[in-house]
Amino acid sequence: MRPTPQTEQELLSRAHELAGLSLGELAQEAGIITPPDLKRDKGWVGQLLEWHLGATAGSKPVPDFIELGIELKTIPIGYNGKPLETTFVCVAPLIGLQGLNWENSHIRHKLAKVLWIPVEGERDIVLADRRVGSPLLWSPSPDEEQRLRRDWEELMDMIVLGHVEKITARHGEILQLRPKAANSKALTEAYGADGQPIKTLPRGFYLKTHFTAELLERYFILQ
DNA sequence: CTATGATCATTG
DNA sequence: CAATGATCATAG
Repeated sequence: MRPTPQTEQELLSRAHELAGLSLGELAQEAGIITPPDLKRDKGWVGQLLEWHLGATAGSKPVPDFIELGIELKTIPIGYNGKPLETTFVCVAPLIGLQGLNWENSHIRHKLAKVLWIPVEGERDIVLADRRVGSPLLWSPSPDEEQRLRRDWEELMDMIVLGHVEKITARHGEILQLRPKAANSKALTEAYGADGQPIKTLPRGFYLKTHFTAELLERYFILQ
């Protein structure tokens, strides 16, 4: 991969240089073969951009740019300019929740500073021809953080009370809880309704598309 | 198994 | 046709 940027400015200017380029061009520069589609390579776009921007974390549970405290997220955009998919943030803790609060939560730290990179995502555009958009460095506004916190507390309350299996993707205004697993047979431990341990699907926190659409829109309005 | 990176594909 | 629930690849 390319060298790790040492400053926020350097990271941003490098991200701006990628705007307008196609994934095929970026893959060629990186010496990577572009897969026919993303069916078996769902994280390919994200990893390609990591390479070009010099992200360091790999699969470690830390921000992509440790020194800068910045998380990198690619986001697929449709013809209407809006996100085509929800955005996975992190896995939800289901046990050992004593002392856990919003302030010290994994998700708050993950979302503290995010470099969003929109990428054309319509499936009828050949993967190699999809273009990268302009980057957006975002931190939650006070209002956004409050909404995130409200949703997080509602969801975590249900988990603590042993109601994790009653939670659907409809809970939460901007944050949702959904399965995050290899398949439906991968189980992890959680609290049951009687406080007894149960086995259930691992869950992840995802940002709903209407929220990420707001972010991008707010940014473009400011341009 | 959990963490990283997410999108797929069925359904309402 | 958007959204929910399910799934894919890889590293450790």
